[in-house]
Amino acid sequence: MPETQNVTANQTEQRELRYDPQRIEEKWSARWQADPDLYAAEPHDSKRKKYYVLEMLPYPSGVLHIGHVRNYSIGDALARYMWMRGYNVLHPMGWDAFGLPAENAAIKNNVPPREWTLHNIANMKAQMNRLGFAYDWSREVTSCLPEYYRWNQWFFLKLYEKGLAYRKKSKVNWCPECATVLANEQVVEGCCWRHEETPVEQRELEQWFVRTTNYSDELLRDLEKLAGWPEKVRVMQRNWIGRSEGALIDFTIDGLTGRAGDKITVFTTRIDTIYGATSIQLAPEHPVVADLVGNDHHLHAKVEDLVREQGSAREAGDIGGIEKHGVFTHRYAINPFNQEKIPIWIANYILMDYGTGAIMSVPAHDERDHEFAHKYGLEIRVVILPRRVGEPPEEGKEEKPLLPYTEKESLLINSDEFDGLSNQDAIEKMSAYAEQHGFGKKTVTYRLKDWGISRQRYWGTPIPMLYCEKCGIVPVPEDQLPVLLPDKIDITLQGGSPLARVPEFVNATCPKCGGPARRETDTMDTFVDSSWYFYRYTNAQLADRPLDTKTVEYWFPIDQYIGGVEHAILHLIYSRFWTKFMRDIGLIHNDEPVLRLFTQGMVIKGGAKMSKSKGNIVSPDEMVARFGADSTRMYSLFAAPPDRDLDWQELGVEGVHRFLGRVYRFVMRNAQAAKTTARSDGGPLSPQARAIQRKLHQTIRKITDDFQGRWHFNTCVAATMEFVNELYGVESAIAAGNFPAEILAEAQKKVVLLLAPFAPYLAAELWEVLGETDNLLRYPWPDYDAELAKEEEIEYAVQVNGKLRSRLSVPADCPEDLVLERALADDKVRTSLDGKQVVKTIVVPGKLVNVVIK
RNA sequence: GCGAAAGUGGCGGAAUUGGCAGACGCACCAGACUUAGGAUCUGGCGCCGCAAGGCGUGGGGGUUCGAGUCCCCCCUUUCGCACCA
Repeated sequence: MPETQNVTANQTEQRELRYDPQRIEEKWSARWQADPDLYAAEPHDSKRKKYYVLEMLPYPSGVLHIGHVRNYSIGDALARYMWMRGYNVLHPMGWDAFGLPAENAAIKNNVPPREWTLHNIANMKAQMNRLGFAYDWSREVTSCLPEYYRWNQWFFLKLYEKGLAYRKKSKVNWCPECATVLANEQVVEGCCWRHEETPVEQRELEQWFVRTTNYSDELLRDLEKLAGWPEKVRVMQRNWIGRSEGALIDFTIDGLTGRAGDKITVFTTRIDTIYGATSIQLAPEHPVVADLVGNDHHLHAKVEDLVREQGSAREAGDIGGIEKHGVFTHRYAINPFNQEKIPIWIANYILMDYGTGAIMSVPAHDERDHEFAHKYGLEIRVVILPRRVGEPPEEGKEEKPLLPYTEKESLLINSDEFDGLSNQDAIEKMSAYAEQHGFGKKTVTYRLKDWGISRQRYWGTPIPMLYCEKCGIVPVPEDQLPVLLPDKIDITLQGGSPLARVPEFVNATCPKCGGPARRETDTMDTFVDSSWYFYRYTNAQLADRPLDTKTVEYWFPIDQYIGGVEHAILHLIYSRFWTKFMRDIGLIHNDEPVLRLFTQGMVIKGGAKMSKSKGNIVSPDEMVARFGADSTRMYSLFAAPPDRDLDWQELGVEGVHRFLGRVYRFVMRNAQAAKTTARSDGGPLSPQARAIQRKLHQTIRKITDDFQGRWHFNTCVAATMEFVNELYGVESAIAAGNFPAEILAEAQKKVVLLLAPFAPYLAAELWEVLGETDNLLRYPWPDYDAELAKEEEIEYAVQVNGKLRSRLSVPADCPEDLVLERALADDKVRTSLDGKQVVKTIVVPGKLVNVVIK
């Protein structure tokens, strides 16, 4: 019988020592949620230094995916760490809640978009809480609620007032799948960014645009200030803005002089090559083409072909791969510099939406023009040589014109009075010449276009505009905001804006004349919502203004923004624009919203992007159910550095779970020992205790360095593991009462603190087990003592001719010459020397000795 | 085509300034404990070799006492840009 009792006692003990994340995490999750102020930031008059850490807000699709978990785990670790460092941390969360999926769900399941969205939000919020993310929910922002979107409307009115919102009929990108217009930024390789297989069509529509191009130059220039952004993102934005300096030059069409439309204006960055221009090339859709073609049916058909070729290449996303085709118009243009008549062609590689849609073709100095001229037998005339001004040609060196031509070494020829200039000088002089004579001027073009924000969809912010028969376009007066989105509505994906079919919405009164007016039935691009949401977090309850200037001044710029690189252009360029606009209407004072940006890598599985079709989706819920939130989160930080792609392996999560179990069991077994066993007698510590103390301080140093310096959370976790392994090595000494209590107590307490940013639930539980009652997040991050971290013995590597031959353990303060002496006396070293001559010796203090022999 | 990043055991990854390659984890192997349990604890684990030793960071060259790290050439992968005039 006693035996049975023993077994039972043993089992009970086993059960108590089992790490049960579900029990621990549910207990703390409930406590945390019962305390809404737990993660609340202090107001902006706080004495603490502020730290604003932000993860990109999610679209409430229904469930969190594992990429979200990684994103939020990084942000949460940072927020917790900064709290422990004593900062006043702002760490909010919200919902990018407008958008098409809600409408699709409405069609499919017959649920109102609002209901579907709010239901998803509740679900995802519960997931976030289960994962233990420390958000200040009192600042939650939900973009589909009128309290938020009324300010989108307010901003729109301000944009309109400043002439930055305008209505224009133009060719726009149309996704047939979404049944709406897309911004240029939302077209990826000719296809919709949401439907990567669906080619975007071009449609002629009347649309609202926002004048982002007013800020082209500043958006470009200020990229220089963003030192805390990944270079990659800055390059992408720079390319997207696409600034290009050049000149506009008018070529008169021969035979049309004096008539309206007698000119073709070309854009060139290389005015210095204008004497080498041997043709004009027009985009097939250039407005002058119709005139030039006239009644020539044959020519007309050919132009149609060119339009089609360009269109299909564009849809295929491969404009660059198009085979160059063109057609001669039988008309000529006059080069204003030398009065030369050059043929006018229409070519499929000329784009109407860049520059003026017309170029001067210089085959000798442009690769594309060369290809085209070669194909059609057009003249190739060299006007620049690769030689410095004033230098004679090099003997025997063939002076080939360069393709493509760049270089500082450049000398103009065949260019009348400009002969002998360098190309830089020529650009200056020729631009001035053109300007003086009234046929040209310097200019700057951008690839960046104005932002088309109209969407023919229901689930978005209504654009607060009215159309009155008498008064025309009339803005909704501010005091009538918000223009509410009607609730009950029949949604289909056909027939344009769903709101247009809701008479109660459409029919309104003109605020100017009191007569009947129609409401604008398009809604805003959802990127409007995300362009300024992070300002709203600073005071989400504010009822009479979008934000409070003083409060924003305290919190901005965002100290650390974390999200996927896929937003490098869209969201991050729109929100930079929005910030500059808000500044210019005096609402805020900062020029840029984000000080430091971090783009985390993707989570992949089996080397491939996760997708439903591949069936390799990892469910966060399943991970939490099997291993707990702490293990799931910590694994996402441990498996790879945060900027790299992470290949998700469940066995890895299990490994982290096992480690957290080791920590749990150690503390459970030894928390008591730290109180009951004897402290050291004040004399020198035992080597074992000293080793633990040293390793602890080294670990704190390593984790602190890696955390703030490099963001290598994986090595932070690894260092903690190493230290815990060391603790296990002295456990028998602890059990035997041979380990000083104060060292044990310090070790346990600090391990828990070091774990707090990564595994907050376990840290909270063990903090309580250790008898601590303070809020862990307000407890200071542990300091290390450099003296205590110091090694007393150093192991030198001893090399002979760079090859490792032996190791040598010496006291840390051992002088170099003594280290060398002992190295040379080493048995293995002497064997390797074998009577050969020592040529040189190198001692790297604290590291190695290298003996060079011959 | 242009630009950027990356390439290290069976796998994920360490190596911060040119100084002991492979920390930490996974997988695997062995042992201990055990009502056999996918629990826990301990140890081993780059490759070849019985060993001594040799080889080893995509490939080839170079600089250096010493190279994963610096330089040159090449290969592969990922990302971005791509008739932007």
